[in-house]
Amino acid sequence: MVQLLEVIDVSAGATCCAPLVKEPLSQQDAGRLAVRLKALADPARLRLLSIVASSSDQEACVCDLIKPIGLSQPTVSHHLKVLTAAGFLTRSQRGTWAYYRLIPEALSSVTRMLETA
Amino acid sequence: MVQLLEVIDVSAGATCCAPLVKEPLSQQDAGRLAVRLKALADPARLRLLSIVASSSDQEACVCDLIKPIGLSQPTVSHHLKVLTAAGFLTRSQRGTWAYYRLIPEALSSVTRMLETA
DNA sequence: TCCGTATATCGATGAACGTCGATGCAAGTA
DNA sequence: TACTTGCATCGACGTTCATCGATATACGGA
Repeated sequence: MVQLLEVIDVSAGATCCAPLVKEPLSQQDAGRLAVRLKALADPARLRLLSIVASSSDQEACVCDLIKPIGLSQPTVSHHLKVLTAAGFLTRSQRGTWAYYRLIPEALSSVTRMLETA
Repeated sequence: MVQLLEVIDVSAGATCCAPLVKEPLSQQDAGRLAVRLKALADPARLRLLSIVASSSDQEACVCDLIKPIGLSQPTVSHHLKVLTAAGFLTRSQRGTWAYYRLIPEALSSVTRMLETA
């Protein structure tokens, strides 16, 4: 099984593949897509993504995320790491604070493969 | 944590929610979306979905799926059950065979919530 | 009615996951 | 330098998951 924190070749997501409903997915493509979906498939991570994306400047620091999420700081930190490793967020440190930002193309590169039309 | 085989209110998927990037997801909506994404977040299940969707008549029986997937029959059966419980497939029995078919709106109701635009 | 075939369910096993408290580490401040 | 604050990492714990072999069930044919 593919691990959640395994490093992902993010560029592969953008260039990859026909929609899943058009032709059978190769084992490799299925694995790559599954890793990214698995990173999304958690309520806390979906909410983190959502809060970051809808923040002003589409950016948020960890300190702003802990309270709304309602989980411990280490747990929030862990989820942010997963989302970053999967290519959905970028991290930038400014002073003591760490700011996370949504990578614009990240979500659509996933949805493109799930399109029905 | 929400379990993978918990029964899902499929109708909720169709009517639900603004895109995740527009406004913060409620805890409940995040949970519902996570369950469906979790059902998708497995290589074997993605390939099953893919094979079913790209079959003639967009339908396939279990016997046609076991060999291409390369897993045991009970495991394939399990994955099909998960996908069906999550509202992605329907099952219809004809004689000894069980045919699975993609529910047309199922995937797009998920992708709609992940849209960036 | 008995047999073979197709599929589902059961029970077990090992791996992965989400979560937390404790701790480490940097950067700013007095 | 010492203290504080923000965040990441570590180690542990209980839960969930993917997978399998064995078994149950249901159907069609001889």
